[in-house]
Amino acid sequence: MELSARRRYAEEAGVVLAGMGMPQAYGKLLGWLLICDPAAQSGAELVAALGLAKGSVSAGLRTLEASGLVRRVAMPGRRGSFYEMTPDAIMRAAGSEKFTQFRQLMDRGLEVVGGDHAPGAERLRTTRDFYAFIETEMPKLIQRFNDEQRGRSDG
Amino acid sequence: MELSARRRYAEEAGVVLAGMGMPQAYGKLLGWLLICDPAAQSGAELVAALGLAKGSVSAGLRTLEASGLVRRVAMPGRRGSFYEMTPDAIMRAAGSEKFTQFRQLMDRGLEVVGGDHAPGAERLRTTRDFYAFIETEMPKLIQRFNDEQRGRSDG
DNA sequence: TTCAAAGTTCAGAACGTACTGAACCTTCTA
DNA sequence: TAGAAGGTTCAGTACGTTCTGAACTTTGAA
Repeated sequence: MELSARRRYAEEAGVVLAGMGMPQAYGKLLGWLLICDPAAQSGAELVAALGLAKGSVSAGLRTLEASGLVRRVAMPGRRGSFYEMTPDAIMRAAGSEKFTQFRQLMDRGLEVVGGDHAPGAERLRTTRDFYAFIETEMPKLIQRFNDEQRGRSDG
Repeated sequence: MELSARRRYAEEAGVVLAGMGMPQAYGKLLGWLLICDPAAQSGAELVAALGLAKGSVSAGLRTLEASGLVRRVAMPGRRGSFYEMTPDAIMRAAGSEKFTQFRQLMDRGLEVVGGDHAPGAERLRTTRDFYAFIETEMPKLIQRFNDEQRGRSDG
């Protein structure tokens, strides 16, 4: 079986994303949706393109949709839903959820040791401060990126 | 068996970190090293504190050391190595490796579709540009954090 | 209202990987 | 230089998770 370059790319994306803790099948879906033509694909098309079971595609799309990376779109005159990457998919992926989770873990740790000023709390405090910093700065960074993009296309 | 609050915290960190794709045992080690007293612990102490096998602790410390999150320190008058969190552990954890990996994946995708200006390349291009942006901005952000910290302790 | 296509659910198989524990090597002290 | 503590390696097990595939429900066109 000969795989097209695009299909091979989807496989590659699956491997990379799997290495980051995401199920490989979801990585393949994402990779394919990044590169496929047309941009919006039906479930059946995804099944055919990626050689995955219907169940896997269904579960994968649900998850990706829930996390805001993929959205459903309707195609007039055609049955069922179509799926495409959301325009802001990447920014969600870089989103600050993990930073928040870390910051909360550090806050919990500070409770355990007895507050910000307890002996030995420096490690936790610096870490907490850092993640809190990133947590607030990342959205600004994303804003700045959007502004620069807009400026580029307008000017 | 009654677990101390600190020990329970290490378990909690294990769960959280495992949820992000890191082996639970390594998360426990990190959690413990964030909160333990004294800050530097011997391998045997870690085995005892966390109820892990020697082999797991050895492998975990190697990995954490390799990624710069933990470092070995010598304790005068005591055998073997001791391990503690590096002061800049968190910044390494927030490091741009994943952003770089993503950016490279997008560059590969652009090759597949035929370059930045090929039809349908917008998705890949925007994504690539975004990660490239974060890739360069994150180090600056870390720098700014460090400056603010320094200013706080100096002033 | 009927029928086919689309989509969901779920049990089990298949797979990979973390963790253990025992054997082994290394290093340091006495 | 002997012996003990520290540290590493590795094969096997145990565990969890992904993925499949079949049965089922839902949707929408004619």
